[in-house]
Amino acid sequence: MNDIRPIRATSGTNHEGTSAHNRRVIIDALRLNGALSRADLARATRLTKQTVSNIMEELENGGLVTSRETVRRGRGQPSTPYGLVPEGAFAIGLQIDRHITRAIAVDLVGNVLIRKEANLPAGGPATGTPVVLRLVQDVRSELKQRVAQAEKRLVGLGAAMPGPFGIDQNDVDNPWMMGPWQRFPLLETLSAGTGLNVTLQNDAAACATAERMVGAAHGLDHAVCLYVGYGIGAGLILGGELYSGAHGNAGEIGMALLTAGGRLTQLEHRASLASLYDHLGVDPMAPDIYSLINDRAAADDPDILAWIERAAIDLRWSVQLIETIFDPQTVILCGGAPAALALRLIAAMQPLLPSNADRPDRLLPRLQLGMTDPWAVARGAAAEPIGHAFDPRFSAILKS
Amino acid sequence: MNDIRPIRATSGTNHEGTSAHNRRVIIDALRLNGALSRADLARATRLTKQTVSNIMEELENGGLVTSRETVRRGRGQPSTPYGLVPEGAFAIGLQIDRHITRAIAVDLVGNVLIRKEANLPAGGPATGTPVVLRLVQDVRSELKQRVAQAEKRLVGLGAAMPGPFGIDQNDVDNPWMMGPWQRFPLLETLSAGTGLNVTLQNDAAACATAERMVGAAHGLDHAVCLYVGYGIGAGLILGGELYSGAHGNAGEIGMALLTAGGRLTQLEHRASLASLYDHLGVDPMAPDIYSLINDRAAADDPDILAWIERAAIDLRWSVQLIETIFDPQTVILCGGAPAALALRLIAAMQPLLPSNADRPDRLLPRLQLGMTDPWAVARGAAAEPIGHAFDPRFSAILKS
DNA sequence: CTTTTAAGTCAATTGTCTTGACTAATTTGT
DNA sequence: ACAAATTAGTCAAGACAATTGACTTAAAAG
Repeated sequence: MNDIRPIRATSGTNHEGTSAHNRRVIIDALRLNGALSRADLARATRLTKQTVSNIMEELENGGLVTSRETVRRGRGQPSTPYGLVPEGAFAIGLQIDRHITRAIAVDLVGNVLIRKEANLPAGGPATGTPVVLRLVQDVRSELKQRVAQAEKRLVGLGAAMPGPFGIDQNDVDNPWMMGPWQRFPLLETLSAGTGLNVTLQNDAAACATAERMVGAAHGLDHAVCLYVGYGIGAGLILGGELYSGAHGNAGEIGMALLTAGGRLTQLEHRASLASLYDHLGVDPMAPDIYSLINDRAAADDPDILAWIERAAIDLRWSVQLIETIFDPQTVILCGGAPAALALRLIAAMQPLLPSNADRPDRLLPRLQLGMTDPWAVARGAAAEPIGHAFDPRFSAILKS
Repeated sequence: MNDIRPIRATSGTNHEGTSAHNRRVIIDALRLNGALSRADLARATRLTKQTVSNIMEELENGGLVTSRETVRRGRGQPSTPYGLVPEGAFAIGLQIDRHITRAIAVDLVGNVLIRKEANLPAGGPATGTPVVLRLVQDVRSELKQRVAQAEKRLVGLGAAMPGPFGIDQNDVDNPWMMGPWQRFPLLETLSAGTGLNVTLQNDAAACATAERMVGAAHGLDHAVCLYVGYGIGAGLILGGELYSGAHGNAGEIGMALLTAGGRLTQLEHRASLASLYDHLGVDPMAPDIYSLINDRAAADDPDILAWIERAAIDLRWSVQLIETIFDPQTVILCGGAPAALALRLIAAMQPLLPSNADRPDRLLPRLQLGMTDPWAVARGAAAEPIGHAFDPRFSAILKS
């Protein structure tokens, strides 16, 4: 008898894989470039005019694209651009944070149609899941009511929450963590409770997805989003795809150790909204905390400025680290930090530390401001199922 | 007139892309699993028996695989395994380091057939390239002489040298850098000088490629190789592929900053062979430096132990950082450090710092010893062209 | 008003994988 | 000993999706 070792191999592909890939490539090109003619698409994708024509006809019949007005571009027959139909697909995005949960509905091009939020009661998933499920259901009903076709074209539910996942933390009392939620089989629960395709990622990754779809990372293949929220994390866009690591915990930079005051500390303890709340002595549960911080930052409150000064030191270090390790095209500061605060943080971080990112051929700034929107995470979470349905990526080519 | 903006799009694919992908998938499966029967391959790749049979026939005619002895595995017709023919492809690997250059010839399964090295004269590329080209030519001639078919089946030349690339460094006197070489158009020069397909990567990346092909990262999709050589770097295997960043400088962890003795220093200045040579006051140019260090380490020389104690602190931090940021399946310590030294380093690094890698479901050790072979970088460099020719990856599917 | 250029279609062809029926070789069970 | 079951592998026809080359349409340039 021989050993029955498992055989490791990549999946092969076939006509369907080819076809699916080409369809995604076209949709992706339209999303990235706006409306394009068939001839443009043929050139850009290196497919033949005929192939593109066939695919476009199918997509048009399927209601995913429509023709726009013809444009004359010099000699030759005028071209007919085709653009994505926003109502071609919908997705629901869900953010679960420490004290609050938010759900939104978006369409194929990333428009936010519905936003709803609810406070999360203490007690973790046991008391929280009903709230979350009800919120999702509310968004879904309203979407159905608003757009007749929406339910049929709902491609999934994207959920985001702070990581890390799957780690045994004995942190019951650690306010920096969301242990009970992280240990809870959220994906399965949401999937069973809604019947939708559910994806789960951490909040920094979701934010990066949002930046890539409609923000500062649009069209970039190598970008890192430094997410400053209640915690701090990095959303990684590497080689054109979101990178999550072996267990979904890549980018948890908040747990990186730096020396401060002579001892090793987690970055998260120095540069995060949690540390700011702590510094200010305000209650993170306060309902209007976002605008409160924004106003105080806008008024250059000295307590806030002091925190910014200190946090900027560590964030400057983080940016240098990210540039050194990932070699991205740009670093984007984004997340749940209010705009006034984020702007001041970026200003205080200048000048950045020298790094490999100081290239003579730079096109983009080393550090940019991204979305500073409490809804950014939910938007990114919603983008995931749509991206998954339409992004051309390696895994999409393989045989099902 | 309309604007002529460039259109961004992924390339589409066609029948040839499909076919090329399936061929690569099969070769990759054989490389990963050893000899497999057609039926095994069909199951593993999810292709049909017929498709696999057709491809195998072609590969056999092309001299890339041969049948082995039939094996009986219980009921049914015995299966005929097919294995890769080592002589199916060859590649040359080239390492350019501070004081030395090494070239090797490898075959399809990674056997090293020829090794040659030469001292690099001072003076950078101007005096160095002739030496390098002659070395490559020597290896190539000997390979041709040794294996008749080799020249026809030579898939390329993989070169590796310390990074970073494309950075303007005013470091003429900085012994940690190889500025002149890094600014030199090495790829073009080698390509013109040999007529081969040339790839260039940094030494840590090459080492990671070697580990993936024939070492501790074999079969892993998420692994980081901590390369301790004259400098220190990280070779990143992310999502099954080597990750190089936007400009080929990803993983240059040696430039990460840490606080030591109250001020920020580059990791490279504390944990690298350069720092060891400095600590010991030995000349890095000494021809037998490798065995010298190995012997002193093996004899537990107190000076070396002192350096190990100090370097282990920073390396422990690096491993925690890598685990936090990349979430890999394992971290591999590899590179030009002699075995006796590497083993003691790993021992001194225990216990590792707590991190997200402390998972209840771990299968692999957090930190492993990889290749400690002065030839590892050249091996990895040589693996690149072969991998490029036969690895199934996204880019390989797209239309040429 | 003819020529050139470009967009886009039509119909036939090609390349590659799939399907279903088949042969071959072995073990298991009676 | 022999039939049934099981697995490896082949054959030939078919299906699918992209390609090819000739064609139509529509505009600008000379």
